[in-house]
Amino acid sequence: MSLFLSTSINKVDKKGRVSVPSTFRAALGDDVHHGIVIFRSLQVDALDACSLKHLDILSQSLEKLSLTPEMYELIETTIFGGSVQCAIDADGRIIIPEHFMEAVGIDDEAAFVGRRRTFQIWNPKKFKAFETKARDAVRSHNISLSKIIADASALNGGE
Amino acid sequence: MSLFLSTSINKVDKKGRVSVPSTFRAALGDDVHHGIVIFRSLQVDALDACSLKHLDILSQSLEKLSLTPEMYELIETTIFGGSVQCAIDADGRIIIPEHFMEAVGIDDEAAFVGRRRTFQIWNPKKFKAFETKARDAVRSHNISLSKIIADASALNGGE
DNA sequence: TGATAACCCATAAAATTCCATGCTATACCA
DNA sequence: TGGTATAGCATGGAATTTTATGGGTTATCA
Repeated sequence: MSLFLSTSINKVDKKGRVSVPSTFRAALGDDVHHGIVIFRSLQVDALDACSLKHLDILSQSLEKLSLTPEMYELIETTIFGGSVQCAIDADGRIIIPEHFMEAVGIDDEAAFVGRRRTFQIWNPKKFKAFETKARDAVRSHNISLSKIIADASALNGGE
Repeated sequence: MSLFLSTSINKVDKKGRVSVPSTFRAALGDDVHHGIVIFRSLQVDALDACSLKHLDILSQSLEKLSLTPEMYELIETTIFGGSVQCAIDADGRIIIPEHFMEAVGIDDEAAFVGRRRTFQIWNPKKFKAFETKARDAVRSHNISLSKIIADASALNGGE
């Protein structure tokens, strides 16, 4: 079971190269050879990324939603039209296209944030601010993790 | 199934290594090979930990809760972005990332506290204080374990 | 031909593996 | 029963490997 977990901050060198965290590369498995797909997040000021295979799964599940043709068109253009496939070199690095870097304000450092099947790439400072806010919001909604876990256990017959 | 029970305090060496109590490793069963997942508790000043499999169950149950997309987004970031997968080495040890140690104030000793399907990792002194306070709170509410057990039995038709 | 991307190599830091030691609880035996 | 071997565990340190990151060199393609 390989998921993208945890957050790590890596440097972007003069040539625009960044190391993809080794744990993420491991999670990709054989898919590393096909590189990763990057597109702008629709929700937050960051980039979304996943394996090529996962993008395929995403598009399939999109088809199952009953979206209006206009909405579908919109998503197609935004996500698939705006996505780029990035090769991962022998040293585990990618080059994020210039316009993406600018769009989300990444310069000399990039934060890789795991989100299970996908991950995000942030400007570390922006992410930190977002994380702090997110943490407070989750806490203030009194969503207790242990409660969720208890529910999870119940769903699985208490096993 | 095997649960995480009881508390034990182990030393953190110079390299940041700590032994996971053998009883906890036993409770993990085959899941030891995937290591454990650690994240900051949303409630207390400690770390939460569970098996990778349990995190998967957790994420499934998250999907089933009727959360707003925004809240879902926040939780995903907080939990999955804020968690790390820690490998358990051949000697039964893990390395807790530096920033986690700092965040909850663990230095040379760590208390492993069983919480059935998950466990927590505390600074031993902080845990002791917390435990004392919790105990007092429970007592002041006049809650007794035997009463809880009696109530539970009644719910199950005296079985 | 000039910029960009792909490839190759070097290095320091960090993580992982391997081995040694002392301690404790348990099993075994006279 | 008392003493001794044994196995498992926590812990320390050394050796080895992996990773991130920098730099140079060669293809590639407008």
